[in-house]
Amino acid sequence: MLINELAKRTGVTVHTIRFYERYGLIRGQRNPDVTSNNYLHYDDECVARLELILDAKSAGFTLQEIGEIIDAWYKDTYTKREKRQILERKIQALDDKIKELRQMKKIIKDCLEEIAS
Amino acid sequence: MLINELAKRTGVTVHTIRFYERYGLIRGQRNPDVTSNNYLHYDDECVARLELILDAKSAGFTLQEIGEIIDAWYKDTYTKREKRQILERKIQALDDKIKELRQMKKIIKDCLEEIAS
DNA sequence: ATCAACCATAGACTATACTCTATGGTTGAT
DNA sequence: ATCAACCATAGAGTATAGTCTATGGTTGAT
Repeated sequence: MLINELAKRTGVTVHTIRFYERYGLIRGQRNPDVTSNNYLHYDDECVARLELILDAKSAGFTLQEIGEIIDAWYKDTYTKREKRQILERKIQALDDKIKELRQMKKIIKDCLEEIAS
Repeated sequence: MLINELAKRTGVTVHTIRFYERYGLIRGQRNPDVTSNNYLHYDDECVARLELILDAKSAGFTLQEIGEIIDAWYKDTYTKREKRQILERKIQALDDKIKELRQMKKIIKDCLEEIAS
């Protein structure tokens, strides 16, 4: 598919997809048989990557961190051991963040109780 | 206390405190009896506000959102009802975020399982 | 052939949240 | 009196993550 279809499928704008591509999070392929244009083609893996990026961003990861997750996911130069280590660290980061969110929730709840009294 | 002590007590730099003050999140007071300088003085409420800002930032709130929380907390022009409403919305936002974090955790866990197999 | 709708690159612009520099005045210990 | 260590404002600079504009080429339906 071309970039416009990828954008429509994922809800990410064409501009932002290009930005992610420059950043190294996804990569389109040129068809070497076609010389009349230099259009980039995207496959289902690109869709999956963009969906992962969206989820990871919602979870508060930076693009840098998302890049690390994507590398652990797709990059074959990592050993299984290395991949596991990277991803387990990300899970730890998520657990820490959940803890912080719960703490903040408690702070606000305490304030609510103070208001009620 | 002066800004330097506030910085030391909270771990927030003098520069960042001034930035937050310009942003409207905290406010120092000038002593009208002293005319030789224009030093700003900060009290314990400022310490509490900065600690709240740190916690809220860790939870992923923007400064804009933190301003809303602080207003609900300290601003007396809001009714109890209004304060409650604002803070309950923030708790809802935290719950939503926790859900997103758990979802991301599941995604990474699934990936880890795939690697293991 | 033409024209809307697409494709590409390059680079300028924006918002958020700092972070730092420049400049100049004040305080307090020696 | 002097000098390090503070205080203030103003404004420039940085990093992250987009977002938009300019420019020019391609495709496909009419």
